[in-house]
Amino acid sequence: MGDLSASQEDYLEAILRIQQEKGTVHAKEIADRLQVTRPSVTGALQMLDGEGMVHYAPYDVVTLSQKGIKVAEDVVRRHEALREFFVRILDVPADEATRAACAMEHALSPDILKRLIGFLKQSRKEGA
Amino acid sequence: MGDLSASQEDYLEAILRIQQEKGTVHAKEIADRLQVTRPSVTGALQMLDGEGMVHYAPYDVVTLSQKGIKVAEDVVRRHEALREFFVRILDVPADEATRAACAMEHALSPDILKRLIGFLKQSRKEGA
DNA sequence: TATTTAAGTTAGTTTCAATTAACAATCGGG
DNA sequence: CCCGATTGTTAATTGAAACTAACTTAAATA
Repeated sequence: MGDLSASQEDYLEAILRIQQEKGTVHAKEIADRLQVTRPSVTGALQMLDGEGMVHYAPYDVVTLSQKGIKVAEDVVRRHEALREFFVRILDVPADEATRAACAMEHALSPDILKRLIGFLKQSRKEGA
Repeated sequence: MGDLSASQEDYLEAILRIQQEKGTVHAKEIADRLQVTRPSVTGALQMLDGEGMVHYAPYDVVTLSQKGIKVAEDVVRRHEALREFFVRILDVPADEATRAACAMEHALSPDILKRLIGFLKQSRKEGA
């Protein structure tokens, strides 16, 4: 019941984004986004269901639990903060910033996230 | 022959730092730093020797190869850049900054590192 | 020097997260 | 409604990286 792995976070984040973009979430779409095979998705969903993060039933559509939504939204927050830092402060091209944020988001601690968000807010005012 | 894993990078970084601090590198010291068991270190050293990253012989002292030094120094550069960002820009306490840098250093791409270093240099002048 | 302690290694196991191959269910067009 | 294509699942394997238990080598000291 400790922290989730980077892989698990990736699944939850993907599910949330698909949910938002398409309304319903199918395993195939998850597999495409994360560039894994369909069996990998099945396995991940079964495990995440066991952890109470998603509602999974064979052949059915996937939904996030309340717990899962919390975690997924937190991952997205980390992702967006990093991405904004890369684009606005470091002047990284958009698509590369997204990739970099994906790579680093799992390692960003709550405290550093908080401070990074503060820094970004400040720098927005300064128009730097 | 692709990129190294986070774990492999950790070993190389630890070896470099021990080298610098103590002169010679013993497996026990690596185990203590990385908080892994001695057998884990033996396994890692054998693998890194196979990759041409370290010079390993049973019961002998460990040294980095030229390749290994390159990689280890690169990891350290990433670590230090992140650490400086956390401490100076985000005002994170020193020890927490070190921990956070350890967690994120493996995911920092060459381009982002380059830009981060540029940003830090700039901000040093500005005395921000 | 003999013996005990510390360090290093080997062998076997575990966990995680992916894979492939093969099978099952669902769905959409004829 | 049926059939083929797509999607989903199961089972078995792989590989990385850790672990424990047991053994070996080396170092230290009495």
